[in-house]
Amino acid sequence: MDTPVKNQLSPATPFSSKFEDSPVFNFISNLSPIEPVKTRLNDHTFNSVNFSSPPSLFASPQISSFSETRFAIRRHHFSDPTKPDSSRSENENNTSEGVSVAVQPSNLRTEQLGYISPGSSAREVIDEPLTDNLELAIELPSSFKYDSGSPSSSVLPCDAINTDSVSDTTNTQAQLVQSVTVNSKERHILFEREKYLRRINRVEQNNEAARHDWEKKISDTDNLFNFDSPVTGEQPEGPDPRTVDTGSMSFISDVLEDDLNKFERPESTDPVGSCEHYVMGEPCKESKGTGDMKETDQTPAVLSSTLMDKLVVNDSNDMVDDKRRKGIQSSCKPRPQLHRTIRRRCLDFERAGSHEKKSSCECSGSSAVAIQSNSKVASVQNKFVHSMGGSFRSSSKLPGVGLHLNSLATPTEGKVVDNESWASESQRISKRVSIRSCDSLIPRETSHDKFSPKRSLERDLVPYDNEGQAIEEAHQTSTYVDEEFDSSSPQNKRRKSEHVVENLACKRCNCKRSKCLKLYCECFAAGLYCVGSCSCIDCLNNPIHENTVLETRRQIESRNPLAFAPKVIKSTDAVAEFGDETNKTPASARHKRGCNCRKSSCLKKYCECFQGGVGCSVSCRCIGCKNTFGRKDGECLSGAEETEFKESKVETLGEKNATDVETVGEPDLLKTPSEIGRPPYQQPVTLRGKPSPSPQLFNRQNPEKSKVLCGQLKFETRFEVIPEDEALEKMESISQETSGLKSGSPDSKWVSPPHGHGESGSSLNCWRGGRKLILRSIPPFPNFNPPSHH
DNA sequence: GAGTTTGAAACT
DNA sequence: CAGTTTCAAACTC
Repeated sequence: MDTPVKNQLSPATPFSSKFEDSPVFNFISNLSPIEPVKTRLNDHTFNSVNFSSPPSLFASPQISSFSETRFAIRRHHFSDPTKPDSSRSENENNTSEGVSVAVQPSNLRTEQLGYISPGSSAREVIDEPLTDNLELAIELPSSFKYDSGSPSSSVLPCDAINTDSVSDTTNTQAQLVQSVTVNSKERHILFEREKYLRRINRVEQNNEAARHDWEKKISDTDNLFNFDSPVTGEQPEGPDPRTVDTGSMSFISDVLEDDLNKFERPESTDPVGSCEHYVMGEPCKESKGTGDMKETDQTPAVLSSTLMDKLVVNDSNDMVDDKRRKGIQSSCKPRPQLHRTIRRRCLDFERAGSHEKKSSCECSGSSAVAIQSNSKVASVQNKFVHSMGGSFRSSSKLPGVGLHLNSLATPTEGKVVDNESWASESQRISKRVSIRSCDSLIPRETSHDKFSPKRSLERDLVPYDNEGQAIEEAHQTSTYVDEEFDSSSPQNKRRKSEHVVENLACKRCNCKRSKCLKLYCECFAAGLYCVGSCSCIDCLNNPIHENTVLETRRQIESRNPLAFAPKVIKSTDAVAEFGDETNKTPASARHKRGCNCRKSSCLKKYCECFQGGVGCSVSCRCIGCKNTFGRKDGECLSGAEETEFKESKVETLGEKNATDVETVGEPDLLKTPSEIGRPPYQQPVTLRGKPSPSPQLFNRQNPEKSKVLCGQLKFETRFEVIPEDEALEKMESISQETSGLKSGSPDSKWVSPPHGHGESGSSLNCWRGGRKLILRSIPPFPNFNPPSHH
């Protein structure tokens, strides 16, 4: 799984063969930067690769941060191949962004090739096409054989060719025109040139400054590749790749520096400024020692930025936000190199942002946040990694299992994150990802295992039944944001997913006294690092204080293993195991612990159930519940309240459903607990806002509430929701891990029924049984599929 | 933007 | 476990 292409492609594969068919020559002949984009269609090779790995939701903590970091980097590279998709899609969709489009592909390629590709970036547009072609190198390790084991080397030759002699290119063109057989000669020529470049590069190695700097990076990179990276095979095939790479890198770095010097002078203007939001957290990481990742990431950014400078006119430069510098940034002292790096990143980000969508992202924030995900979350990881490298690039994409990213969502913008939308949609995610996305979530792969944001994320990831659902949900989540778009078109779906990502990325806190190390802090609670956009004070929830964060998380989880678990649990089961009505009770989604509202009537976002877009349940201890997503059973309403509740439902549902609501939905609601027998969960609303396909399985009011939810999902944010079975699994594992803490743990609120009265014997037993039993007592909620509507 | 309200989280 | 305090988001003006 981890070694997708490596094994598939024989190192012995003739270099020539690769390029024979490759569009490289075509590219050279055409010298058109745009052309490569077309060829890019082949880039999907990695898309099919399944990166998912067993999710140890509550696995033991302490995975080495370094390894994760590297892993992240690896992912970054690895995921890159998918970028072409997005870029391509962007091209398809966003013709207006022509220039940026041209540039982006190169970036993507660069990333794919790994870090080396910076050289390509230095080369400007012309190189990109080559890079694209070389992109095949990823798929074709053989190419690296000639590259001396370094992707960069592959890039270099291209540069050399383009740079050194245009005439050669012309000749190549002619040859291509003549016949295919000539290709071998050309390849040979290329190879020779490549060698030549290497020599030059080695000479360049004498440049200590550049060399030293890049060497570190390279060494890190090498380590990364060696470390379990699928890409590994691609690289080291060649002799002493490192040496060569180093030289290449130094050479490239020099070139880049020159270019940057030329173009970055006006840094005070846009590029830099715009970058800042993205860069925010990065410096910190470096200072902190997570430099591996940072530096590695930066490379692509560098390339992209360089290209940006040259080719792209920055259009989104007004994003400078001082707040972003807050916290992490403040502590970081940008070194020249670093600064440059940052700038590059910014540029890269800007590029992504600008051409992806000039989102006027309010997100003042920047970056650095971190969620860490594990293997299972591979796709997410990739995305995150990408974001690290330069923002949430829509480019990042991994096919795959749709996952549900719970904790990432912002309360205000949609709690539910559809990972699948990320995975499948992310491929299509386009430029619309606003800079805002960088605000927050950027998954850092650094490590914290169990307590790490990564884990949180991982935990929160839940597979979706199908992409369509995911998309739909994603759409629902972001509908209010995205209403301008027509949901029908693919492009729009893409945009939807973008919004989802956006939403995910936008957690911000405003903590003043908790130092963002308590669950009060939304960022922390979501397993994220605070970012520059946060308004927190004395924030310790950042990579710099990683240890503190981890320790705190550990403590919190020791008290409450589910503290960082999704707050809303969704049931994916379509059929109830048991025949009793209790089990039939719809519980498509519910708050894991229930709310305790007293004054808000569960009609405001103070109520976590309401905020999460789910109805209240037996778990809730709320008073006067009027949750329009579904009141908890047994909630007695006064006449006025009843009327009010009906009205609210009617309003939500609209006129067409009003009648049904009153006639069908109300009866149970009006019953007292004793009358109803207090079904465990009554949450009638499905996450997807779809009515139950089979009325029998549901409470009478369910369908209506589902409709209500449908209506409200567009406007209300939801908590992360995960399939019930998934949640059950998690909880079971937790329970096992933390056996003995049941009574005393904060979970007790969740575990034990808040209301002792009216519990049925079966449910009571369930409650006594602990989490596992409790969950079982929750009747699985039918899986709402679109067809049900039809 | 400041102040208030609210309920979760944390503490005792 | 219950009561209280702390806290920050949500809300109101």
